[in-house]
Amino acid sequence: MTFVRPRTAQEAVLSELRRMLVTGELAPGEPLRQEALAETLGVSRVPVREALKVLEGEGAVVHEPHKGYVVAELSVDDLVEVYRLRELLEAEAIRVAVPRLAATDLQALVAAAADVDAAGRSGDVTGMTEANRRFHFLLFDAAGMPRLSRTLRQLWDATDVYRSVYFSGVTNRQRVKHEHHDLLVALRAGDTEAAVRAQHAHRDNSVTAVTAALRRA
Amino acid sequence: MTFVRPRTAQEAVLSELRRMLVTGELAPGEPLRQEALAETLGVSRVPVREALKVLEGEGAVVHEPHKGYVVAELSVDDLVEVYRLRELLEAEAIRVAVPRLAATDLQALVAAAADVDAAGRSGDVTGMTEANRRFHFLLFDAAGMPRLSRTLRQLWDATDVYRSVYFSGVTNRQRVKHEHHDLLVALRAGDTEAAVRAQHAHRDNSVTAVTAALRRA
DNA sequence: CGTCTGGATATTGGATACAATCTTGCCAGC
DNA sequence: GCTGGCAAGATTGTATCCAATATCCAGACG
Repeated sequence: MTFVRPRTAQEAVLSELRRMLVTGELAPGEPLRQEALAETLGVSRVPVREALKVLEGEGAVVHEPHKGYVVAELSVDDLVEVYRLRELLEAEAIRVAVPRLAATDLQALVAAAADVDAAGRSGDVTGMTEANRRFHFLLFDAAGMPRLSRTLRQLWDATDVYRSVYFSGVTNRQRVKHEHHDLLVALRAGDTEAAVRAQHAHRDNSVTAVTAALRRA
Repeated sequence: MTFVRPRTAQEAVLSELRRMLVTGELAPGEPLRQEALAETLGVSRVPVREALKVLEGEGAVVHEPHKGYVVAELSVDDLVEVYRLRELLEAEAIRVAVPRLAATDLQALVAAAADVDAAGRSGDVTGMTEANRRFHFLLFDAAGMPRLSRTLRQLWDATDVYRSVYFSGVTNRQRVKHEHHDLLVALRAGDTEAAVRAQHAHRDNSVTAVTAALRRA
């Protein structure tokens, strides 16, 4: 049982706010009233504020003194920028990670990819984004570069809101499955550059789909 | 006069804490007692805690629930990693920025480089690190990629503590002057790749010196 | 003699109360 | 009718107070 209740209220608030952001329960541009959030979550304003400070640091919300916090709005330019930075940093992570991949890492990757599929088949969008993230960061973390992982997490966080949109489409789900498979094949073969290319293609399809969704909105 | 008093106490606390971290007044590994900081700065613990949350997000301090905040300790591995990420991201920033540089940008860059020299001659280490940072980010910001600038700032923040060490050496100060000059020449000529190379050499010398200092400590 | 348990103390986490700032809408003056 | 300012309400920012948790040390027990 790895079922640890958060040791502090701020941690609980933080993960709940993250969930609400990812699911769109809190929509971009929406002002965040501290008192209301506190009451909803059954805590006082203090832990809410500290959680919001963390989210501000991640760029998920923006803060104006004496005016309050607002859910960040991502422009198309922002999105393109985030994906360009991901391109640079993920290539580095994969190049370092692939030669270091152990058999257990590969097993974990295969399992995570299977989880993505399973969640996809049952239409569980949240579970799918979670498993997808786990899959990719298993690979990135294998590079053994904590600062890089951390930076990549920030970039992923910034676009998490739109990732769920992506996964809700059936054709996208099919494509993701194949792309993960391609990546796994490259990893198993120890072919670093093929892995980099696979990740690039995967990300490219994602940015195209999400950009389209964003323009419609 | 761009001398704006912070609109909130947390902002004041944050910048003061940053200063204390950069100057080494708060040394790596040192525990940060909230009550003591609050009293020193003449505020209550609440704004101190929110400022610490921001610094935690930047990796400047680490936090353990119910144990408190501690000034982050940077290992040699960390340092190497930070510089590798800077290499990737700064190259991107420069490649995008150089073709977009306006005459006014160049003027500002020249002025900032002069500020670095001036501070160096008067032995003002703090002023030198400040001007140096201004110089480099004038260039990076010119890329018009806010997310990239933001990420680079985080990476610079992480090693700020050690940058002062670097600037306190006379030979390093001389070298920095020449390297800034080289970079400016490349920028004026609009030679993007030369600028990337100059920045690379500049950063390389810095990491070597700081790593040496870190190993001694 | 070492280890574990229980309680005293210090420090952090959270709740409540108060102050400062912003927003909204109304009214006077032009 | 429009503009500017003023007052009331709402919301955030800060201080203070209380609760929860960790640390440390003394003493009991094996």
